Amino acid sequence: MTTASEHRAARPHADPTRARILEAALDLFSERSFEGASTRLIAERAGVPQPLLSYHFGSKDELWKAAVGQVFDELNRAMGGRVEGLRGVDDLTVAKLVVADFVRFSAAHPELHRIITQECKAEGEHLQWLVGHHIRPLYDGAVSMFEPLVAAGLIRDVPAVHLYYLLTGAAATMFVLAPECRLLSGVDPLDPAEVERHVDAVVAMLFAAPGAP
Amino acid sequence: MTTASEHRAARPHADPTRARILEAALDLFSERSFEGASTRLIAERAGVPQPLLSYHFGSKDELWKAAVGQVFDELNRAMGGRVEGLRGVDDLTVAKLVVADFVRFSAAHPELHRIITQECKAEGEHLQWLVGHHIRPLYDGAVSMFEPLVAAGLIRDVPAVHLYYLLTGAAATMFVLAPECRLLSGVDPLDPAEVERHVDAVVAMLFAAPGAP
DNA sequence: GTCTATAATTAGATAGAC
DNA sequence: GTCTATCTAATTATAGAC
Repeated sequence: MTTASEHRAARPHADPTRARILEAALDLFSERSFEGASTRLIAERAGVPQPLLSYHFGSKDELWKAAVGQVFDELNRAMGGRVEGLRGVDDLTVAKLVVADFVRFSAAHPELHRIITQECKAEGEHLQWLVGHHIRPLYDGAVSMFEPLVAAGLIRDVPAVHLYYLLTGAAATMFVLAPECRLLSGVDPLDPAEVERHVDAVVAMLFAAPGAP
Repeated sequence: MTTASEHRAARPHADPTRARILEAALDLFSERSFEGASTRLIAERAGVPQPLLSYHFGSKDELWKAAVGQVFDELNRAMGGRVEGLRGVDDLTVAKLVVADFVRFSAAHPELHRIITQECKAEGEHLQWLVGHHIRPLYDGAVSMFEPLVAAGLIRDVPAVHLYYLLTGAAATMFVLAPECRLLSGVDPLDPAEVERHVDAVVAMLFAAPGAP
């Protein structure tokens, strides 16, 4: 996705109208789910007439894929950049920094996990498409990050699948449910200080040495 | 809710037709979200004509509240029963057993967290109603379970809000996203052996001693 | 590329027979 | 209590002027 020198459709930001529609679509799809976000509402928030969405994206489904693709592209850019800058560093330190960045990304872009939890809890085309196009490589990357650490006895002996869902759940839930969190506790989880507290908590829990009780 | 000797509306299981509708409604609301689950589809799955939902519950919104109330009632029954049977046991052991039971409940009833993540990620009437009627007491209970343990230095010094979302996210995400998990890893998270692996992982991570790296 | 007007479908809710 | 038939409103998508 978005490999720089492709044809126009893959570079949405070239057209400011397309970009405004995509931003509005991502906001509404993530907050209200696919069915809950009407194309009329998306068009209204983007400040364009509703038929313009069909013109630019063909259908509501294609608009959804384009909007979703955008967040995953951002995630890949953020995480890819981090790993690049860490050649030669030991595996455990790399993993801790990657996890910390993932928590920060989840706070900055809760739409990512909001969309995943909407579309991956039931079988269907959206699940197939998300896993095939975006989630699979992320999962494989996470597994190949965790497995050497477990093999070396550096973290607890927990199967990689469980570590993956422990990490994604623990990292993202507080930010996904930010409105609930504010109502329940008065704490705004998106406050930078709270984000860093959550980073510390997730890293400490995930990377406790095997010996701990 | 459902305090035994109330009038009929509070005891849905008395009427088998009502119960079948509620079961179908909970399944579909949790899988497809409020807007995504049409009353026609719910009626079809329950094997009744669509106008019967209006007759029994008045509106789609009231049906949603009745269906959601049912899962929370089950959770309260399950967790309440556990705490009752543990009088005199030390706080840390009680907390570990409660958390373990919560993970098991999340596996048996992923609908609970599916509905919470759908309705609590944006402000609105459903969020207000869920927090006011069902989530608030659970949150308060969790906080008053964690705070003495932190004060006594038995678990890491992490604010209770963060512990709450660490717990709920880590406990439930694998089961909420069970279809994704099967597709990604081939592992069925609802397999009893996998559930127990997840119980062990969550308890170990949450209750690591403060000294651990 | 952008807009107005509208077609075709589907939603939740109601009327009234049984 | 249960069902058939139907109303009104809202949905996505399209036609065609500018």
